[in-house]
Amino acid sequence: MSDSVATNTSTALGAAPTFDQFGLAADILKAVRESGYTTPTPIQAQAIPVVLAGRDVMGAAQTGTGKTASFSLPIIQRLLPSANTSASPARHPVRALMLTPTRELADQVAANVQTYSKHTPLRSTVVFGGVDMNPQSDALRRGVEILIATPGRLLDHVQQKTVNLGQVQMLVLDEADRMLDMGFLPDLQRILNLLPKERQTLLFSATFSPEIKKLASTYLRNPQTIEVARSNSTATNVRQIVFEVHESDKSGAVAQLIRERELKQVIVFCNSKIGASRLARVLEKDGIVATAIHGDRSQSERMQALDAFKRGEIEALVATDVAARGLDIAELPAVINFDLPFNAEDYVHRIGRTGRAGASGDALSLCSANERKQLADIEKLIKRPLEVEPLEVTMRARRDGATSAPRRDERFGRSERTEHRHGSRDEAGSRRRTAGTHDRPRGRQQPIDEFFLKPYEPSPSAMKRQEETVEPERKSAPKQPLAALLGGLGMPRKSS
DNA sequence: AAAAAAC
Repeated sequence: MSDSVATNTSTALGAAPTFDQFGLAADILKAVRESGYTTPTPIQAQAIPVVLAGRDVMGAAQTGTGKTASFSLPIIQRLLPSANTSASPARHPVRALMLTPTRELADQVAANVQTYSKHTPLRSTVVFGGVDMNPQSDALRRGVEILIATPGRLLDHVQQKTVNLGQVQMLVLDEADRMLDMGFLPDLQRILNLLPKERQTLLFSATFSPEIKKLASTYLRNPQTIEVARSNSTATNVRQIVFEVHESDKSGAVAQLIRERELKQVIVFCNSKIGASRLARVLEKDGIVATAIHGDRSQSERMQALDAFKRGEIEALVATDVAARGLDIAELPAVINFDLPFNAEDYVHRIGRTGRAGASGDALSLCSANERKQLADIEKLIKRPLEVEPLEVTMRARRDGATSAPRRDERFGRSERTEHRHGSRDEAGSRRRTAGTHDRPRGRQQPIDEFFLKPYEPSPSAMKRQEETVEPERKSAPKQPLAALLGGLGMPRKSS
């Protein structure tokens, strides 16, 4: 409770802060107003004064808390006094650098910065991989004060000498934990070594792991810690339900949930790229407009998918964890976990796509017998048990192949449910609009509970079947020189 | 185990 400012505007509910209290320039406030924001979020209320004061920040905030504005607005403010209207590129050196782990996130942060700075003379641009370098190089050569980037492409530009980082006064590391997870540490170190030592550094991370603390102690100076929602907790306005389903029923379950709950727009998370593509195809066949977004799709496909989803042209965006963090899609009513993530933290990030900015949302997760470990990990992380209920999948998902763990659970009794899966293709197709919408299976007890209680153990016949049917995995050549990557890990190079 | 990110 650091409320030295708002004493005379306080109400019964306490201070009702406004953006006016921060002393931001009129041109910035105008842009904020035009964006429709009137009241700062908690992270904004805390971070903006600290950033304006020039201090380093170690911020823990869930996405959807208004984090981007919490650093963008004060950075724009601090750059403003020396903003230059000259056309000369030399008058527009990069003075603020913002790094993000994924291309989509970079693009989104850049859009925010663009919005908030539109009435100022400040220029900004974004660079990330997967797209032509030339337009980026042109923009950099024309000069920008604010640069948003993913690390790899930024280093590429550094090498091409299309950008100079020697005058950066402010650095933002957004989703820093994610960047470390993704092996960006060596790249980050290279970039940090190019920056002036005299600078302001803002580090945002979902968690303060030992690795993050080490990064902070190496590169931040006397940072102010700002924590809004306890990390690893989940928003209370997100209703979380776990549905027990057989692995092979998952596609049908997704389609059924979308239909039954009349979900207009939903992100469905899968653990694998192949699984995401397959599920998107299956949903399409079931008449749900779906598109997959993952790292094996081209950048233009990724951007098109996201744009179409934002425009409301797509009902189901089937995604890998490329979309788990940071993406801000307005008023998403629900997310579905087709697979439970291997990493419990990713669960928190995934469900953070719904229930944003105070709206309520549903996080619906499918859990098969072989995912109990992940479920337990998640409950441990969020420190509470999740509501688990059986889901009878009445929709016949056609030729359900959309699973990363094929047929591992065939042994579980499904005799009384197989009838749903034996209809002919046409029959299933003709009833798919209505199937699952009126028979409510909720009350009926299924023997499905049973397999959650027993440790998973494939039957000998299932094992045999798998050996026979599963193709030996093809090992692809390593995509990057691992030794080079390992060289930089864990040991920050001494720079001073 | 899987995903992401520079060419």
